[in-house]
Amino acid sequence: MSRLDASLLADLPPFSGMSREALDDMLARAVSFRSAKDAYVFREGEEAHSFFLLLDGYVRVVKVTPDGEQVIVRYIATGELLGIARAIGRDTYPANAVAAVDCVLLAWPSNAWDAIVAAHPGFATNTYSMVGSRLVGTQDRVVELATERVEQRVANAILSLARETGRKTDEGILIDFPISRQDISEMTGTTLHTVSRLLSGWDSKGWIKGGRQKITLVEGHKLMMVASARD
Amino acid sequence: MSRLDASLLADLPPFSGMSREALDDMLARAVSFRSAKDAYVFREGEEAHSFFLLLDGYVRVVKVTPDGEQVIVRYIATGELLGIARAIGRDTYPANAVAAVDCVLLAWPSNAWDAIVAAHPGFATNTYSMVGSRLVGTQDRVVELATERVEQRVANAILSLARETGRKTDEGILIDFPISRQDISEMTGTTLHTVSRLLSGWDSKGWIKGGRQKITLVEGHKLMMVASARD
DNA sequence: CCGGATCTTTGCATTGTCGCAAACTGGAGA
DNA sequence: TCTCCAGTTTGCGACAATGCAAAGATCCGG
Repeated sequence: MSRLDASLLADLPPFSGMSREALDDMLARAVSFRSAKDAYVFREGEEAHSFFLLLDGYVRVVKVTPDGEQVIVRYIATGELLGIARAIGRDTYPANAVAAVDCVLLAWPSNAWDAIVAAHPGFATNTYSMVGSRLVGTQDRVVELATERVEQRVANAILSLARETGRKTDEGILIDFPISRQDISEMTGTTLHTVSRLLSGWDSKGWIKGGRQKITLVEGHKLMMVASARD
Repeated sequence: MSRLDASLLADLPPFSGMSREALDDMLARAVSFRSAKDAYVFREGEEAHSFFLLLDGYVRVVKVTPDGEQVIVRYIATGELLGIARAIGRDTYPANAVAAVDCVLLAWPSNAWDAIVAAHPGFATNTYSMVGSRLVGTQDRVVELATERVEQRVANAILSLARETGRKTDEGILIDFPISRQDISEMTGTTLHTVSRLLSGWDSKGWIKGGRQKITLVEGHKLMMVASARD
């Protein structure tokens, strides 16, 4: 296990407001490990032995339907918690978590949850706020899927990915991890074909710049027009 | 304010495992009130002054899109909590809550949340499990909207309503509150026309029995076939 | 540097679902 | 009891999005 310093955690939302000593205590209870691209961090239905902090990289949270279709529930970015099943009274993970790139994570045993919460109430509060935001965000996604057309949903997906994980380049805002047309379709409930048609359309208009598993947002406001167009 | 007895709460999930004294204390902090059918319990964006327990009736949680379309996020049944924004670190309600029938509720001031949680850790645990179930349930709904066809979604909606709020009659399982075709369409992301077509089809096959703001499930297993049909 | 696997693009036929319009119906209130 | 209105049903034309198929581009591993 590598040597980790509390300053790594200090600026991350889950630990905001916590003292240096508290961070040291949290770190002392954790184990760090790496996950190679495309490896599973955990699987749906598996006993929730641990919860995790993503120290570096991106993780995809994926559900699979009975007939094998995949749906991307969310992307976890660096600094976020994942797999906190025990915190919400579940003893199995409700979805699969797959490393989108090579990742570094911290793991705590789930059965330490109660002790950690007792020792660090601020951490508990932060975690429950995060669960709340995810609930509200997921509800917004239901509204989006229920009312918007594919074109708008795809535009929105790209805009949020760019906002949350975008890295500035000289061409525009590049989504920071490999993402295929198929991935976008699994986020928006459509097919890779439709996504490809939309993206190449926007590409030829110069609004985005596409590439193999790569999307750069060039004219964000144009996509925002698409996303909110009433028809 | 009417006289309320702790035994009213004892069997409800949010209070499971709590002592009689604890229930008395919870009750002492609460105010009960009535909400007429179609009245708002709270509105989206409003400051979350209170959180609620539904003592009797049904409440619809609804979001409205920028162009006025409604989406029913969930139904709250008797015995469930609602409006617990403060518990998840929000200070405004994220959606509207409308009484689907005449309702009786209990209200606690949101700023008492911390004290209540400190005094009754079991209540906190129960609440966070409930938030977790709602998150998981909402995620399942995203998967459903992203992968299933309208027919399957409508079948699923009726099956869950019957399961969660159904009342046995001699004709079958009757959904316990007035529910229109429009309501079903707002739950499933489609139009009232399509819902009407589907329901009258199933009605003529004898699988359900429709009526004005009324649906009775007659042959549940037939609808389950529809809900899971791969094509 | 060269396959071969993976990802992307594009054309065309098909269809599930919508949108609009109009008629129908049951129940609450006068 | 009658009337009116909200809710429901149904037909038909339109179209967004899919499904299928095949070609093209890009990258990785040997």
